Amino acid sequence: MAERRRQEEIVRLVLELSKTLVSHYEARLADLHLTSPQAMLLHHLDDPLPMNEVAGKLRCDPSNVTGIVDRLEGRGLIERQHLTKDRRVKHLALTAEGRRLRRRVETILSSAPGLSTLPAADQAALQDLLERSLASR
Amino acid sequence: MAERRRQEEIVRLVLELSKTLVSHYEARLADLHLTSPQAMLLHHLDDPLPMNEVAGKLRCDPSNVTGIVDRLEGRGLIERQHLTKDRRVKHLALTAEGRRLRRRVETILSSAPGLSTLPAADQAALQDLLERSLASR
DNA sequence: CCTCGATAGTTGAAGCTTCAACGATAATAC
DNA sequence: GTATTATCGTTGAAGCTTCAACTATCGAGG
Repeated sequence: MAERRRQEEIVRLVLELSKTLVSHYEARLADLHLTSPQAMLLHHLDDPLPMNEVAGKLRCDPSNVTGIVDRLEGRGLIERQHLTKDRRVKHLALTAEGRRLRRRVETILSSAPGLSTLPAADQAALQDLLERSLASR
Repeated sequence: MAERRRQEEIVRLVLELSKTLVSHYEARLADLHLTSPQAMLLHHLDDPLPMNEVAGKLRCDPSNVTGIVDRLEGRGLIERQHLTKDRRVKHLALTAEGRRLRRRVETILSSAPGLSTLPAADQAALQDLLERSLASR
């Protein structure tokens, strides 16, 4: 059936587009000496958050957050803090330096690549289709 | 401007959908003790190909192919061969065992996840929009 | 209290990814 | 023909990712 053929092609396109987008961001983030996972972590750190929840926002394994945080903390951009009674949970908070860098990260992350040549109506349609594809999962 | 807001959201959706799709495939590929990059390599190996070109199809650095090939070759699924005069280039070819496994890989890769609930017309629209997003770089 | 089960974060192993540097080979230039 | 340049695949370093196993802490039942 041709439907299956088309679905495979859509999958291929999504994976390729995703790779392209990440490459684009990484090129700009390299100026800040940040990788894209590090940037995404800073992005979600407007307010202090348990590492727990950061893993949720990043949609990755909690053990993964440990390493990313180690490197960012090593550069003095974030801090592990105990903000609650529960001594198991560690909150992540930006340092002054981290807040400064995060502002530049936000600028880069909001610089949508390529897509801008797509007419507004098409962008709306694309967003809708992507949302429904994700929802049906 | 609201356009930028929408573009950011589209980027987020593409990245998330991509993650979801890969997870789906990896769950099924685990039965074959294959990772998704290994499966993609087998997928492209219908006919013998220079490692060079495999890296191209996988859209990754050539140095990356070395490791993936090492593991697949270690399992006797593929072989490095010298098929041309040029002694620098190594071709990758499936073994009998590799051909057998590749057939099962193809089945898994063609099992499009989730998307099937999307009406045919929407799938066509999605494909078109993705192609144009990619074309505009 | 105290034990039992759940939860938060960490560690180590295996694999993927990119980059820079390298050795071997090939193609070009002189 | 030899020197320069380019190409192919590999290696090592750094970072990301997941999983399984672990420690520490918490919460509830006894």
